[in-house]
Parts: sequence; structure tokens; C-alpha cells
Amino acid sequence: MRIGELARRCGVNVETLRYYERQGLLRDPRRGSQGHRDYGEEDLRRVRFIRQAKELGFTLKEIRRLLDLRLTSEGRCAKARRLAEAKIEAIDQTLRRLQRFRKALEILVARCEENEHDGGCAILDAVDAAGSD
Amino acid sequence: MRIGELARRCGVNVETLRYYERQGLLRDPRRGSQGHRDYGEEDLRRVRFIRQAKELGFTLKEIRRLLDLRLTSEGRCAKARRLAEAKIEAIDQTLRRLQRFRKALEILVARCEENEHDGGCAILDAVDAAGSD
DNA sequence: CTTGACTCCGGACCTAGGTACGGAGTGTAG
DNA sequence: CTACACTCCGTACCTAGGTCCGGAGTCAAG
Repeated sequence: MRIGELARRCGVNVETLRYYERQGLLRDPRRGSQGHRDYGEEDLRRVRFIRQAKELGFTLKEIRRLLDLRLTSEGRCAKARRLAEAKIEAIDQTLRRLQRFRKALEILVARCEENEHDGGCAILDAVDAAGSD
Repeated sequence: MRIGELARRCGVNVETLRYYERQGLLRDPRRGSQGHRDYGEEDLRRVRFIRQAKELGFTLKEIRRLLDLRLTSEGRCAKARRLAEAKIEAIDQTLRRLQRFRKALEILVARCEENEHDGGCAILDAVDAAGSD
């Protein structure tokens, strides 16, 4: 498929794909007759992965390192494993923080329902309440 | 406390605090004798909240809206509630995606342990495996 | 009374991650 | 044949979120 189709199917724009290529996140694909890039399904998965990871807060550099992981040798396996374990750690921390934040928001909603009008900074008070238990 | 102390205690730098002030995330505090900003504990909570929220992926604009929420009237309560509920929704989606990503990483680690050397893109294969179940 | 540590302010600068622009080639439909 | 859609490439531009710089004032310590 050509770049326009890939872009459409991934919900990004063409310039972004060319940008990802320059950043080393996408290989320079084989070119068709007119020098047009010709992509396959693998590239589709790749781009979708990139978008997903980006939304989860990974930088393009981190994403690139993840995409570059290969399990072709003992050494590479070990390296991949180390990186993956580190990312799992980081994700776990984010999950915990996000849960706590979520709890604060629920407390906030509950207070809204109680309709106790209070002049403080609602979100900070809610965060405090979420933390103390 | 003065700006330097606040910065130190929050792990950000002084310029950042002035920047937050310009962006409306921090009020312009009362000034001491030499025109120096004088902050209280409330500001400490505020800045810590901002950093936390930022790490979780919120933009400064979103954070500002959260900080501005007050429960001082029926109308404001309703508005706060709507915003909080929307954020909870968004967080839930992120939590789900993060869990799925985490699972992919665990699959990757497991494959590293099995030591089956395979030339594909390890992370994409792992994501696929995580998705199909 | 100088030196160092803070502070003030405004404005310039920086990185990440795109987005837009402009000129040129090609392919298909009307 | 002309129009429109798509592609190529390189460069310029944009936003978010800071970070740094320089000149000036103030205080406490040596």
C-alpha cells in the first residue's frame, strides 16, 4: 500500500509517517515504480503500535528502542528482557499513581453529590483525602 | 517560603514556577518586603499536584482546569462533577491500555526466558500475542 | 566593603513531535 | 487534453513545556 493509504488506516497524516521514517521508527520501504513508498501489513502494525505507545506516554525514542528489540541471540534476548522488565516496573508505578488519581476524582464526584459547598481547591482536597487511607 | 525553597522542595526549578504562574497554574503570591514572592504550604501541594498530574500525561491546560474547580455553588458542583467523570472515563481507558501493554511486555520477557531465537519484531509479536486472548 | 546567594523581570533559546508549504513528476477520469 | 489526486523532497513553521541569560537590587557572612 502507498503512504496515503497507510496514513488513512492509521489515522495519522502522511507527513507524520515521513517524519517517523526520518526518526528511524519506520524503515525506508522498498519503492514502487515511481519511487513511491510501498508498505505492507507489518508497517501497519508498526505504526499502530507507535501511536498506541505514544498515547501511553512513551517518547519516540523509547518506542524506537522497543521496536528495535530482536530475540536473535542470547545477548539480545538478555538485553530485551532487561528493557522489558524496566518498562514493566515503570508501568506499574504509573498504574498505581493513576489509580490514586482516579480515586481522588471519585471522591470529588462524591462531594459534588453531597452538595456541601466548600470554597477550597476541590481537587487538592480530594487528592489529600485519597491519600490518607 | 520563597521561590527557591518552593522549587527545591518540589524538585522543579525556579523558572518553571514563574512559568506556571504566567500560565495561570499558580496565583501571583503576596510579595514580601523586597517584592519577593512568598509562598505557603498550599502552594507546595499545588505544585506537587501539577508535577504528578503532568507525569500522568495531563497537559498544563487540563491541570489548570482541575485546579480551578470549586464546589461553591450548585452550578460549579455540577460542572466539577462532569469534568471529574470525564477524566475518570479517560483514566479507565488508559488503565486498560496500560494493562494490555504490560501484558505484552510480560510475554516478551517470557519469550526471552524460553530463549527461542526468532528474528521478528519482538515487541509487535508480543503485542499481538497479548491481544489475542 | 566585597563576595556570594537570592531575588526580580523580560526576552531569547531549546527539545519533542509534529504540520504546512511549494515546486515537480505521474496516473486516472472525464 | 485538462483536472484532480497522489506522490516525491526539502525546508520552514508551529505548540507545549520549559530553560537560560543578563542586568539590577538586597541581604548576610567574612
